[in-house]
Amino acid sequence: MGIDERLRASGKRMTVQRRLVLDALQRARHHVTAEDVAKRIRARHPQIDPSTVYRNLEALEELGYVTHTHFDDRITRWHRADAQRHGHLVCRTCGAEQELPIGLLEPLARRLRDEHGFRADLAHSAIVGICKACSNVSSDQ
Amino acid sequence: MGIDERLRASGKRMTVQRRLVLDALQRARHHVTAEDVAKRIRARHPQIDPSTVYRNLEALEELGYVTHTHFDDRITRWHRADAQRHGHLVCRTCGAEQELPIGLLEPLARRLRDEHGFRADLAHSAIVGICKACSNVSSDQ
DNA sequence: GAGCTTATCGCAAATAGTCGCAATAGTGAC
DNA sequence: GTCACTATTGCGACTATTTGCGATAAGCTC
Repeated sequence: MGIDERLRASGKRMTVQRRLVLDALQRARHHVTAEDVAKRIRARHPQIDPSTVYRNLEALEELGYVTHTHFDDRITRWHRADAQRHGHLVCRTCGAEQELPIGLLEPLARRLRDEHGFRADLAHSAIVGICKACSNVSSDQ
Repeated sequence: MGIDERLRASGKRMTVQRRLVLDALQRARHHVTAEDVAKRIRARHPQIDPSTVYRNLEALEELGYVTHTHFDDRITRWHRADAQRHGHLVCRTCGAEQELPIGLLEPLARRLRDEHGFRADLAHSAIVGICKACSNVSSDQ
């Protein structure tokens, strides 16, 4: 079942705008901000409003086609959901980002499930802290 | 050493505005938004600009007097730093928030430090997922 | 293909927060 | 107490995102 049918099956519709958002995400290698997507689309189709892009990202997320993750300081980044699920580390000093195998986060997820009945999505927010490089700099002096 | 001296020692100054922000946080039991703080202060001192409140929260954080944490709604919440450090769970379905002993997060923090040299601040972002109650509801039907 | 329902759109306004700037006011030195 | 230095303030403009609303157009039925 293609995306068109899946959209319709859930009462949604396939619009030009929706397809453009999807295409932009297909083309983007990594995580992109909603603004990036909007800018890219509006370069060719200036009549498409940014709010439409935001709403479509959300709609496609509901269908499981894309996901978003929160990086430090309220920037949301989007990517296709079929990409390997993974966590993120982000350094609060230099801003460097690093991906993290989801398996590393599993033990905590399991404990939250067992002890609190909470099904955690540990890939949803980046883990912030100080990266190795910045740590070394500050302990040098 | 009191906060006044500590401020001055780091080249900062104690202003009326700064003290009001600090007082508001002392009085607030739990996490409050910057907007809450601003509103509370502006009720009595309308001449104090919200941007001043934001800047003071940041300044006080630099000194280690307050911290902020990100919940799932892109609203930043603040609290005194001397309060027991703790993690947060937030349910993406019902929005319920739950505090978490920091010890539960320690094993992951240690692993990130040992394997990646990354000093993670796991209390900085809430962990989002589905809480026990909402989990039960959706598996009942 | 025409008609109907209602999801989706573009627009304008609101929200949460940030930034540059000129004016003001803490703070240390005398 | 006065002076100089510069951190901090209030203001206004701006960014990123969300929301309400009336207009438009998917996609079903006939």
